Amino acid sequence: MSDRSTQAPSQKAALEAPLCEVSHIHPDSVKKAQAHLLSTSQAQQMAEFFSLLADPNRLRLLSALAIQELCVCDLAATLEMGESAVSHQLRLLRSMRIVKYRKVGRNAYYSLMDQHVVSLYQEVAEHLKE
Amino acid sequence: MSDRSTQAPSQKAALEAPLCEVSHIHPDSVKKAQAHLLSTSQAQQMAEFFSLLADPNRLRLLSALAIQELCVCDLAATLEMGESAVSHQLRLLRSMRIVKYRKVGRNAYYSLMDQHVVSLYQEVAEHLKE
DNA sequence: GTAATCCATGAACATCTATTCAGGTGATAG
DNA sequence: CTATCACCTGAATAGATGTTCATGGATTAC
Repeated sequence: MSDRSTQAPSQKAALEAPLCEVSHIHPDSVKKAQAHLLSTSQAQQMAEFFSLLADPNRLRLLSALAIQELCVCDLAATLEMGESAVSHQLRLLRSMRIVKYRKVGRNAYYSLMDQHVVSLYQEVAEHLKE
Repeated sequence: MSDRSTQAPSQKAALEAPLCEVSHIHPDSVKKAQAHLLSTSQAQQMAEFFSLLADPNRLRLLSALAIQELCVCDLAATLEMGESAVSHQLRLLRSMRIVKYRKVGRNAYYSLMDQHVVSLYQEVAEHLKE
């Protein structure tokens, strides 16, 4: 029964309000929220960090490195994935200072930069048990 | 104490290695690492959780909700993004039990399920200050 | 009743991501 | 010296992700 005339959104209200010409918002709440809001750059930076932990294989890499130092081929054997894929992921983790490595002969032994990341994902592990 | 004797690869390794026919790995290290390794399902679950925190807009949504309860249109005005985009992101956060909402009239007021997530990203914020 | 508002949802689209493949570097063995 | 090994890197592919657009339901205002 709905025979509403599906009108196209014309430019009837687009006079001078670029973004905030919204309707029944609560200005006080918005203002208060904006005051405590994360800045764009900070949010971007944090999102990049969380992105590194947002991959199963990288998490398993970190869980292996949490126990002991390991070289690339051992990590590849442990996770049953290609050495190239492992190397790519370790490169990402290196760029965010999450892991470090030392070269011994032709092997590259990787280890965690600090235990901070481990305690972080252990918190999440507990949170997910609920 | 490093027992890294380069053992001669006899034919016994080819018996139980279906796809792990790799070269000079350190079997003791691999075995030890695999014992403490995150399971695939657990890693997958944790990765999904971190993925929700791996987006700038979602982090800003959470930082706004950390202060007070807010409806969708206020969140959209606060972050200066479309209501549809906000609704989509809130749906994701709901699916992981990070936020909850209650309906009052035609408004949907969202809030954090608990403060756990806030302390989590505050830890990361401190980590990134270094 | 009709019209407008708030929100949710699905599709389409552009963008980012992870693995594989191929080639390249440096160290070691013969 | 050449050959092999451990690892790195860049390109290319398939897959996942986030926003916009269009639509529909539910509630409120007129």
